[in-house]
Amino acid sequence: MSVTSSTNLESQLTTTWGPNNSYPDVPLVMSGYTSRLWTRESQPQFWSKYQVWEWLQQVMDMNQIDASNIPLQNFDMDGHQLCSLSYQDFIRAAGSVGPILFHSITDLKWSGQYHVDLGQQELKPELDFSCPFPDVSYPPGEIYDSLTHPLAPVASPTPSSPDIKRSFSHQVKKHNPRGTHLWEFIRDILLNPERNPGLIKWEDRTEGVFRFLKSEAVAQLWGKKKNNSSMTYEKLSRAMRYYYKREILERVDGRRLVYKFGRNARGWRESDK
DNA sequence: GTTGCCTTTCCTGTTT
DNA sequence: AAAACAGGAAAGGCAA
Repeated sequence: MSVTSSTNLESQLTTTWGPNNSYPDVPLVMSGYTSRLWTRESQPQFWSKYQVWEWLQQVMDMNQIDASNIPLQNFDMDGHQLCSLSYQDFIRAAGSVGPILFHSITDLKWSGQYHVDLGQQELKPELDFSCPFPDVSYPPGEIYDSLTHPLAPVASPTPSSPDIKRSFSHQVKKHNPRGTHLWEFIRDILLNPERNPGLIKWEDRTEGVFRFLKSEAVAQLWGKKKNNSSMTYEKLSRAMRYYYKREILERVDGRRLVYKFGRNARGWRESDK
């Protein structure tokens, strides 16, 4: 496997995305929604702390629970530790959200195993989608690719049920129709400062104000995610401006490259309180 | 095949 | 002067 192209951006990213992203053989190759190829680590038992964190964000997001409702620090652990928690442990760690989390992780453990069998050989994108939690297992260096993916999509309040799991190859991926939305992509870069090589930074964390530091670099990453090599900040920003109307973003007047999350943007708030 | 959502692309004009 | 910002308009891609 090799890096398909070697733009400045890519070399920058592969080197600056953080010391713990040593996936030299996993360049930023991803084609649109088929980027969720990383099933080899689809089993939560093997998740890193970061992946655990990501899973948390998604479950909260999916269930429309404000992340500040639970002490995320209680989940400062890797997948192995997470999987060893009992139902009661989840209750202790997350209160009323505990059961939801427990349920989710139970499903994932289950389907992770299942998936391994499926995926012995080379996994094709189609197969990846069969993973109920496809994006969770991407390599750490690719946070911008998948932070927000579709957690197991559900219409019901409690997303992960054994039923869903069993028929995951069909249902589960349906929800987040087109994968991560732009604002989620932006949010997820912001939420991962350790892996965000100076692309975007918070201006006011509690108010949700942030600023693009490398607008074109972000645009390129977005384009990469969408398999669109001609993405530019100009075009990306047009999409951002459409968010004003939907109140996913609020205008910040007079400050270039500065945006603010609006009432309809979820999952960006600081979790601890 | 149609529809709706979410961009993407292009463009003209304005502001910083 | 260059880079951003503002939006309108239309097209594209995708899933339901």
